[in-house]
Amino acid sequence: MTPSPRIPLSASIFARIRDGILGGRPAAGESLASERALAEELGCNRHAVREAVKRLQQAGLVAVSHGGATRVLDWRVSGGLDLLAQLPFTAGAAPDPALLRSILELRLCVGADAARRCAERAPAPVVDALRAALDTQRAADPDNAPLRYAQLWDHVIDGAGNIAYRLAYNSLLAGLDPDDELSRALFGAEVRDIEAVRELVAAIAAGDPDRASDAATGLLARALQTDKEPARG
Amino acid sequence: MTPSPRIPLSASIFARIRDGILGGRPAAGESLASERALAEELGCNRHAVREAVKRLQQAGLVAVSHGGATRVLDWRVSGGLDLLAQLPFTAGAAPDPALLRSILELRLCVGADAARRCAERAPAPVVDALRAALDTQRAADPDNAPLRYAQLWDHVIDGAGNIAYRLAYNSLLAGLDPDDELSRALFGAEVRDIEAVRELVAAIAAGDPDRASDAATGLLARALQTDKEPARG
DNA sequence: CGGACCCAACTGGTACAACCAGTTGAGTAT
DNA sequence: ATACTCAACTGGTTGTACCAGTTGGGTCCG
Repeated sequence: MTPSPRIPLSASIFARIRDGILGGRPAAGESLASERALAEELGCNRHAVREAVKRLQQAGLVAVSHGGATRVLDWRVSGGLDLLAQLPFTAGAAPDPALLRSILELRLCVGADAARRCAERAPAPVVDALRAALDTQRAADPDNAPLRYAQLWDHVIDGAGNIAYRLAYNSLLAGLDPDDELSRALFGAEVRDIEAVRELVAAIAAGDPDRASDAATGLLARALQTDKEPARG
Repeated sequence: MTPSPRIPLSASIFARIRDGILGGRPAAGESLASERALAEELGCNRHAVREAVKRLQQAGLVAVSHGGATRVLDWRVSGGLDLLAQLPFTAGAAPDPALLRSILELRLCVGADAARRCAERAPAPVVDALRAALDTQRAADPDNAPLRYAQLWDHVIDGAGNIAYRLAYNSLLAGLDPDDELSRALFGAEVRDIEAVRELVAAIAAGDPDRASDAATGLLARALQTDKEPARG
């Protein structure tokens, strides 16, 4: 009955090595321990280590070479945006302010431009979906508000007609839990400001890119201000 | 599988299944063939398939569940920006115009904002590095110009002091070969326009965010125009 | 007949053992 | 001092067996 809470062994190995690398334990340029050594050290089979290393490789954290040692790469150079969700962030402990600001700035940058592009093209189905989402958000109880707000942005991203924006948006959201306390603190203001959301939708429906961009910027910039002044009365 | 000399077997399996999924062969929601079936079908060992599936899982293309079948996900929903480099693009054949435009638009969006942020903070070492890169670019022979131009942008991204921008930039570049014919056609104009680059560097050095953003936009928008009018005499 | 239960046949997850195939570096022969 | 050789690494691949969940059909009971 209970949905399997069991995480695969290779996943925990991946997480362990990843955290070490992100923490600089095997520094960039150094060599990762051999698969056999890691397997023995962790008391598991080599295949589990291999699967984990394959994921590390894909994430751009290490470079493997047949016959030679697998070297640790500088993740700031070779890592992709998907690493954002991997960076120490989820645990309530110590959300790095610089990292948080980085994420929020990118969200602002991409979100505002997505709103602009969405207003430029403004496909009718998306406009309809936005209006519907807006109506449901206004009528919704506060508990579901974040979810509906997220769905609204989903439509904006789709309306931009840009697959790269969509994927970047996915990467940004991958590390965020909507029900997280931090998320509520950061995005609560924009979730509740229905009038600002209404202005965004209206701008997109009107096909006014500049207005849509401004509206989106106004909405998305709040989290950055919240970040600067976390608990101002 | 075909005896590929250099690339690991699991990599070719990964590529094969990935291409199938991106082509909709196992459509989203459907089940991927079992590991044992894939291993037999591809004439290889199950471990190789497992390593490939692990990568597919990390890329957000499939969801594996112990005991159940691994389901194919909608990559537009669950895929990260790293998928951009995986999308059928590198091969000279048929660079999807919409995909190309998506990439160039995101590059423009992030690049312009990175230039803005870089001008806002304008750390002295980065400004020095930018000036040095500019000088070397002016003196460089045309063959090395693209490389030096890319390094210049590297410094701009670093100067923005935003790790998310850096990772997004990495993801964008992952699928692009600087020496590719397509890249030359797209970016040749901005690489050669040293005066525009000079203006960008000057704006950043002056700590003028709006000016830097405008300069970056002017530079990066050219590829989009090139895209629209591929071969205008 | 309808529902709860059980079990066989899947699925992925892990393990051990062995071997192939490149790389590396110490040691040797020149 | 240089060039070559080769043993001892490294990752890459294979095979098999078993564990651990999920699923669906069949059975048994109400």
